Amino acid sequence: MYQIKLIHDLDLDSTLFSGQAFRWYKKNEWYYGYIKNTFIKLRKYNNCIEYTNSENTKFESEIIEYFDLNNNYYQIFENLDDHNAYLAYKRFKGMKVLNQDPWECLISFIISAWSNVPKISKSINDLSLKLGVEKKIDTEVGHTFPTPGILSDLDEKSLRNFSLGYRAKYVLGTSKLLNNNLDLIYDLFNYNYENSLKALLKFPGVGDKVANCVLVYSLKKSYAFPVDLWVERVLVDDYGVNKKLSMLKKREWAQNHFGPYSGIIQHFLFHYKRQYNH
DNA sequence: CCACGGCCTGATTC
DNA sequence: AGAATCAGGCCGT
Repeated sequence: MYQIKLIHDLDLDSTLFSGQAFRWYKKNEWYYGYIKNTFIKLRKYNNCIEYTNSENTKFESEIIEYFDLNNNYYQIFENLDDHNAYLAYKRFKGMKVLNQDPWECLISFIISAWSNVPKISKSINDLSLKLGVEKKIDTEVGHTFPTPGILSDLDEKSLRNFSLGYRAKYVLGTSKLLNNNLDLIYDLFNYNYENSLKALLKFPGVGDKVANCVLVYSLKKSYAFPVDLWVERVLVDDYGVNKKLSMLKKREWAQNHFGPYSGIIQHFLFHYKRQYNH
């Protein structure tokens, strides 16, 4: 068991169960999930994260990166001068925007299109269970997310067995593009926002919303701003944005309004709206 | 560029 | 009951 001392607030519940990641679960006070291909178990204890993982390795820098622990969110919202956003921040203080693995993140959000969280989780977990590599922490068994090679060996019909519906061919198409060529997305770490957005839009099943999710939740593009149904409601209801504007225009309005940390602010607004404004 | 209809599926609603 | 409705959108026309 290892420990990491926390320098900023961290709230694991809102971070892991706010719809940005789909595979974490909680059992007897411990949270289980994956960082890249490592199965990991952790909890907050005093002012530390206590963790262990399937490889029995020290994993500190990976956890700090994954949970965005060095980023000072207070500063972001303090400098914003936006009452509504500040309320959302205060309500979910300690929520973090994760830095997930781009490959799993891309497939997850392709699957998320016009769906809901339980169904998305089920598909991704089923894919992993059937096609991933088994990992263990003590007696707890997990499975890594399948590689592009594994997924592209399937056909559309067998992918549909994972409740993917019409998204099956998008998952297959994207997997094929990335098979033996994962750099197509990992290289985007080095691209700017506009260029990585353009690159992501070339994958089947990826439109403006999904691409912006992948950019903010895995590729460290904090300017990205996914506009989904909930965020659209935020913009229209709470910021007076014209409902008739296209999604693209709404996104651009928001990025112009919220600035370089639009993506992080978006996640708080999204979660806040979902919790309180059904 | 923008508007519109179709689309898998499982849970919920009436 | 069994049919409508709804849910983190994308794609083709």
